Amino acid sequence: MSKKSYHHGNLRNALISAGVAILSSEGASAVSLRKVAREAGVSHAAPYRHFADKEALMVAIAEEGFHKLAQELEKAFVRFPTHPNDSFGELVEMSMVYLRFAEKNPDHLRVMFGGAVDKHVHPSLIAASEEAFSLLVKIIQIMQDKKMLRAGSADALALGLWSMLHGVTTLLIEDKIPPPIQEAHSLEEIAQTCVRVLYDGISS
Amino acid sequence: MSKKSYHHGNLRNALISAGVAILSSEGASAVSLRKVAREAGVSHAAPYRHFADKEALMVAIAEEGFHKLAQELEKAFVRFPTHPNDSFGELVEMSMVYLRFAEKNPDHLRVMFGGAVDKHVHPSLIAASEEAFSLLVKIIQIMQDKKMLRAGSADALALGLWSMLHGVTTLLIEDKIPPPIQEAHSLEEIAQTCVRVLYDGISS
DNA sequence: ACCTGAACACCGTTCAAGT
DNA sequence: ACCTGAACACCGTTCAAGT
Repeated sequence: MSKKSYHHGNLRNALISAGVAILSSEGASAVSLRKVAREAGVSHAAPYRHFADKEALMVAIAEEGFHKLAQELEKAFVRFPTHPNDSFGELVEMSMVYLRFAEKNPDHLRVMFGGAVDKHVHPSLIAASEEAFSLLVKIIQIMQDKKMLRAGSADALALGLWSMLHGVTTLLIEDKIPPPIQEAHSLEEIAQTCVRVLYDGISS
Repeated sequence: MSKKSYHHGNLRNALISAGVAILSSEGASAVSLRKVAREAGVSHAAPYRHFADKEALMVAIAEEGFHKLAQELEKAFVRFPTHPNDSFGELVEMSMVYLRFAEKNPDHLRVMFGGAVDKHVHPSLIAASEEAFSLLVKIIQIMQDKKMLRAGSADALALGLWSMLHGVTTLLIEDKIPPPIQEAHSLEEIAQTCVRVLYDGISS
């Protein structure tokens, strides 16, 4: 912890923070190893002491995002139940956590999900995303126990909820919610529409 | 149409094709304006006669993808009904079109949805994605007319279906379907699980 | 109109060399 | 062990110049 052990006590974290900062201010395409190094005050070759290549840095940034998302979900989870006897409202509550995270950090979400990274090379990334997913499973199980949701495989229900949530979130940040719906509704109304469909089902 | 009017009758299309080819063989990060130009046999500055910048080329590639997806959905649409008196089977049928497209062209799908492009600068991209979405709306309306699905806003049901479909597809190509589910199930089984949840709903 | 070649500022990555 | 500086091959973009 000398004032300057070369340059940092913890360069790795400094590089990740710099990356996240550039990501949210200038977008994913602006994140470069050289700029991140510059921001952290080291030479452009220094990051290679901590990351095998640029992809490894992006994976670390993605992991950071999953931890943050899991944290937000966790916060909502400990507040449960926010809407006693209103399981629909409860689901919307959780969904809004996801949607608000995406609204605030669209580029971070893109890195988290748009990676095209090999899971065998970066197993920790999968683990980070499971951290968030498992919270969805947990809350669904609790709601099933309280008869607030129908019985059935919690894994299946959670996959359905996560898919729907992730889908609508992606469409939102990429501006691909079709105009008839997009123009007439707020973020929360769109969430309600989607969750409502999932909640009620579509069979006749 | 002289054998060689400089180099091409239609350089623009040649550049898009080259881009799509590189995309599917080497991934999104390998697509560069210079390589695309090389592949098409022109100088690295020639593409700027047809595209304002690299983003414009990527948008054209994304549009191409939406048209191809819409075509596949259209083909499934004209075959309707494939499963008479089985609305669940019919929905899985449509879903598999989407999932198979993603399985065959994961990188193309990433470009289609991972863009971060301004819709005001590229309105045609939104139009292309609506082309695919409108087919989902159409088939839902028809199934509602035949009482194969419950009544309600077809736009809302279609948004729900598209979100779910898009979500599970993204999770699949990014290898982010949580392991307990991923390992035990085929592509079709995962589609069935998701559509089943959407079909039956999750309310108690 | 359409294309070229040189030029500029930027990258990712490697590697011998320094402390 | 950790970092630097030079070097290499590649980009995106611009622009005067050619046909």
